[in-house]
Amino acid sequence: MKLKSTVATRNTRQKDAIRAAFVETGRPLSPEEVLSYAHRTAADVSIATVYRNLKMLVEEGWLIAVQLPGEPPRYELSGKEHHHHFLCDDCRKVYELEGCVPAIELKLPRGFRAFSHDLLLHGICPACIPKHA
Amino acid sequence: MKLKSTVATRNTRQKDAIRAAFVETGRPLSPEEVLSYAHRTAADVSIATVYRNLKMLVEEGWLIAVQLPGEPPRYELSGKEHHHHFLCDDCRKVYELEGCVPAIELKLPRGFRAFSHDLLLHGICPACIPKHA
DNA sequence: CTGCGTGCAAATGCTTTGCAAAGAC
DNA sequence: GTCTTTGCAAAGCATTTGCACGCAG
Repeated sequence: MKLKSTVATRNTRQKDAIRAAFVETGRPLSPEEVLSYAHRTAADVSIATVYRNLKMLVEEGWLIAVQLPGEPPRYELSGKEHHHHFLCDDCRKVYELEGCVPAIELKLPRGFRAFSHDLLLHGICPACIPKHA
Repeated sequence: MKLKSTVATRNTRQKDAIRAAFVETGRPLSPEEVLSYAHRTAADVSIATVYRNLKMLVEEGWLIAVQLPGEPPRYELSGKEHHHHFLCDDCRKVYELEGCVPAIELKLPRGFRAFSHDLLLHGICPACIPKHA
């Protein structure tokens, strides 16, 4: 019955750098974005390690995967309440938005039963608006 | 200046089978779904041909790509007005929904500018509800 | 020390592409 | 007959995994 009693997971320079990326940026990140941020503090992190750690952090409940239409997956800190996202069509950065539209139960044909929904807003983020002046 | 004056595209058994899949099912289809339907009338269609034709049909404006979070792309007949989709969490089929939620402009932080949105409802479709009784 | 975590490279799985042969017109 | 389209197999990409070594505890 091998209980993973104590440690089981070790702290490594790479793992710390990966966690720090989320804490410091405060927004959903793609694997490639995580790699870029992690490189700042741990120059030798490999993309394989990023993928492995993202998966582990999701399994242990520290992160959740954020799927967006036509985009590579992003990951964000878990534990937040229901919210949606904003994708900048220029720089491709994703931001979290508070709240949700009210009557989301739009005309559902008879016989269908909806349990949840995903909403994504597209546009330009503050950092990119100058480029489109 | 090679004008593609006349023909340029030829009608083939495979292409007809692919177009028929959309006309007959009336819902967004993934490449694999298209392949399955096409096999009914053209037993030897290859997946490469499906991908090539989907791309061509999008380029000539007959189809549009429908991207959904965490899902392979679907394709649907173009020319419809603004609408959203429903994904059955059981059979993975996608359906088109009419209309849109009204005040979609939820709390957007200052400095952001939104131009469009994507909405997907998740649930169970009529065909799958019996399985969940 | 022990063995988990890492980098590298090979292996996937989905989609695209090169090429010779089949087929549309 | 000419030139597009197809099927097959190889090539691409993003992501996952096997393996031997390095490092945390």
